[in-house]
Amino acid sequence: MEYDFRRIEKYWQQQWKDSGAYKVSNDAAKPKYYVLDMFPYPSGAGLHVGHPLGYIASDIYARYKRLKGYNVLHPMGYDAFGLPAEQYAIDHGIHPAVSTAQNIANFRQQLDNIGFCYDWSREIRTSDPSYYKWTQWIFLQLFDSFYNRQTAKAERIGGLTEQFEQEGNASHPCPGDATLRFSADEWENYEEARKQEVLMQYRLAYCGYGEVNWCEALGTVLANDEVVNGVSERGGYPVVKKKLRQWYLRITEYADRLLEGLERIEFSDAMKEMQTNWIGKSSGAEIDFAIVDDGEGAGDEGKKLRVYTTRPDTIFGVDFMVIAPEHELVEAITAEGQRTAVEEYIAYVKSRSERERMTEKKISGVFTGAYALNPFNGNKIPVWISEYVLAGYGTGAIMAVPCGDERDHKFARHFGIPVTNIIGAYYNGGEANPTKDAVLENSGFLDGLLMRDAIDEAINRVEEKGIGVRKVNYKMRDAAFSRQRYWGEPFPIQWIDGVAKPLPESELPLQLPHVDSYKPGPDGEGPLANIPEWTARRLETNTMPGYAGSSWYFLRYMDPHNDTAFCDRDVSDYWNQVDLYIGGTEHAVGHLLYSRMWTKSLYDLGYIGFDEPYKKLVNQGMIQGSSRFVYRVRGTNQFVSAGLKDKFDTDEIHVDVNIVDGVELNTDAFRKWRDEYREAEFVFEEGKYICGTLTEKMSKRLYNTVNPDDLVAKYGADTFRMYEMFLGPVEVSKPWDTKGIEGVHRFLKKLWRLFAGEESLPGRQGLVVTAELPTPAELKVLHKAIKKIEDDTERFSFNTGVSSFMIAVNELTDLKCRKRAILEPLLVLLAPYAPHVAEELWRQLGNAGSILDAAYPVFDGQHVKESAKAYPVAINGKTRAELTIALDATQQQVEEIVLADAAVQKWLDGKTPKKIIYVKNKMINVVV
RNA sequence: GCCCGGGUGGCGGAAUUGGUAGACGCAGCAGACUCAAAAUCUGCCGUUCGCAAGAAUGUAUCGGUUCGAUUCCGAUCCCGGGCACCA
Repeated sequence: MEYDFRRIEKYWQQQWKDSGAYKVSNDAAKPKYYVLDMFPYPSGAGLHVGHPLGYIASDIYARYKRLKGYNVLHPMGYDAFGLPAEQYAIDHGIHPAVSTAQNIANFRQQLDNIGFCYDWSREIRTSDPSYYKWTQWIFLQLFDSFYNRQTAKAERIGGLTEQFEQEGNASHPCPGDATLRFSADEWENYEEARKQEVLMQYRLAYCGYGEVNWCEALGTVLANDEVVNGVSERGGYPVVKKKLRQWYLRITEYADRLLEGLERIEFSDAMKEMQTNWIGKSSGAEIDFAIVDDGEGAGDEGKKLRVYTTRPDTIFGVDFMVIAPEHELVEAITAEGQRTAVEEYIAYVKSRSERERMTEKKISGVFTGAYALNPFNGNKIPVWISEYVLAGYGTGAIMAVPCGDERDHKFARHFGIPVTNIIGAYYNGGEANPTKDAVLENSGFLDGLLMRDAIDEAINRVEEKGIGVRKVNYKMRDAAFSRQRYWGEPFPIQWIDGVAKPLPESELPLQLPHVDSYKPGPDGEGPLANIPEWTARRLETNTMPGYAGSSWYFLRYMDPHNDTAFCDRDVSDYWNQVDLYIGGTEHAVGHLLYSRMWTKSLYDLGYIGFDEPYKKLVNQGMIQGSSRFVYRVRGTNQFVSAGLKDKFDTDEIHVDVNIVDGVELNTDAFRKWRDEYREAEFVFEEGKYICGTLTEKMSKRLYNTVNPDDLVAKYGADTFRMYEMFLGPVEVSKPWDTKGIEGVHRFLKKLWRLFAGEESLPGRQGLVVTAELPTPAELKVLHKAIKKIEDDTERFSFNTGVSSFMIAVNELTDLKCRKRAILEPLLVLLAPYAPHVAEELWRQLGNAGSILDAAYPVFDGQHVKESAKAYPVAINGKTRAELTIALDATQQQVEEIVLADAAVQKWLDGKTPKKIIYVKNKMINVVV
């Protein structure tokens, strides 16, 4: 009886399906555990070997937790709205719903091959009306809410209107417009439209205007991603900034709680740091600088330029000001003589994406001709415009202190602006020094103060003078929440007399209408603007962005078929937070922040009982492709091996990695790969054709994708699962390499032989497992395996976990161990990693039911502990001897044993040791 | 440019809290079994010197802390991810 993985895996996958083995109930006496994968976007390219990496890890952990006695929720679904399906529809005329359904069917088939323990009865798709009904519903709750800064939570907008009626907005400053102040009387006298306009400035989901990358030729808005060198990636058309009406989520109101919440969740430090940096909380001051009226710029009189700075202590070192090209004062303060230059510069900046503005090393800018006055010493400071100052952050204007800020310094150097030194020797004239440790010079009333102390003093003086305020700032901006696209959730919003009105709940879901053309609407509107029935009702023509559905999907899995609520409160109280969330770091600041915000809002409004969605996050690394190249001599049909390519004039051509063994090309397969290569000739080196290699993104286009289906067909799902884990730590990115899979496959065959016997021959039935009592040596192997594998599984070190299995099986093979008392517990350990073969052997051992319901073996350590260990002794880190010391020896006992040793005494030669270092039960060092 | 990771044999990686670097696997070499092949098993396998025992050297580069550094600190180089409309 040989290891027939094809029969075994087919049988068990069917068995699991038929018996509903992974169906999970919403209440159980057992403790709950929720393991979630970031759901995939079902792309047309299907699953490649990178996708299952995280899924296998979570599957192992989910099965492990189930073995440990938990009621485990482990669902899967699809993030089914997205741009690629829409682009595919534009190119091929196939409706996104159709292509998405096909892609999902394909994904499902591929996932099923690998033997995951998902509860598919809970599958969700964000593009299902029954799902997005609740995405729309939650949006309406956000629309109907504001963030009460006094209670620090979201509350109903109705409560706010009541406040306004009683006392105006005195105790609720407007988050959308800090300068907005009104009394109860004024509020009463506002027209309804004005009232709605004001309320819009408070809503958590609100409508406003924002700049987008606009491509006139394509008639669409483009992502930064799709803009390359100022032109569209598709077609190379010009792209400019354009202001469009947009929906936003007021996530900035949650900035502090998003920061504070990080302390209560288990994300990696790197992840927390990324989110912290993204939120970018800083404290400093806003300071007004008066613009000098020098008669050149018309009407500069009384104009003030407000800057935000975290370093008000450096105010005497301000040598120039920089304002963003989009700043509202640009027009007004520009001097006549500079107007042309300024206009040219602004036109130039308009053509550049934000990405380019940040990336470019080149320094650019233009002088406005205007001057500001330093409020403390009256110095005239030139005001410049430069793209390195972004309109969206702070006030869109900075005071530049070249001696203390590197970018300011480079700018000053580039444009020959003299640098004032206020930090003495800390500034060497060559580069800026952002220290806070210097004692200030040339700084008026701040002279002699340590910079870190001067910050507070400067702010106090600014406030006393009434020219500014202490201010906390966030880098994070409100989240743009609309797309001028078709394939997304429609907003349940109707525009009546210019006022956004929510649709009544009874009209949800507002279904995405069928369209015949996916072309954009007029004036930058989405395709929905082309539908007469839609615009006749004045329905919102934007749709929601990709992250709408993914912001709350973890809740829907708990109660996926509920038609009266997004999730029953009792059910979400039971499942509560996601205990373990697995996905890539690329979502560090997008999805993960939005979904944290939605959770907080739903919590504030009383719909759920917890305000952080994910208790623990594990980031899986990205599997990159390892591309292979062949080199064709230009204009011929001749291909030269990589080592010889420099001797010819060649073109580098991506070749399918699946017809290359390591780096050696299978030339027959290559001839069959493409018709055009049928007659290919090869120039070999040492009888082989060697390919060039490069690590790059795994993509169909680069022919470097490896399809899991092929590997599963050849080696089986269990081998594939274990191999993906064996590749390396789940968290680390690495290029895919199929080379080692044979080793893991051999391991499973060896394991099988442990049960079925060496002499396993076709036709021979049954296992050779005996009921004999185990020896201490055999128990030691088992105990070591239990300890190691449990540790490895708990800390997500699945690669060393697989190694531990290999070691155990090798040792048991050497011991010729056939004993049930050893092999059966080992099988239980294996069940999360290689579920099919574990179930099969479990059954053949005569057990009824699933191995997942078996008792998890206990590490009693007896046979491992008994043995004493030899510890090396080092003297002054040099000479070494081995001593045998019991594992549980105390420090004093260790010292006695060490000093009693003849070799040690000889080395010491009568000297008294200064100290005996005994570290971590491993190393003893005697220092003389 | 800014933020976050990473760099260990021919290759993937191990070393869990600063303690014998290279576990486990792949590839390679030698051998056993076989008419032969496959499968399986055994031994060797960082580099240099050495018949060997062994010695020196070695975790991207340079420097530091330490009795001791792959691990901690500083600088540099290279690679990957993110930077707000890809998901």
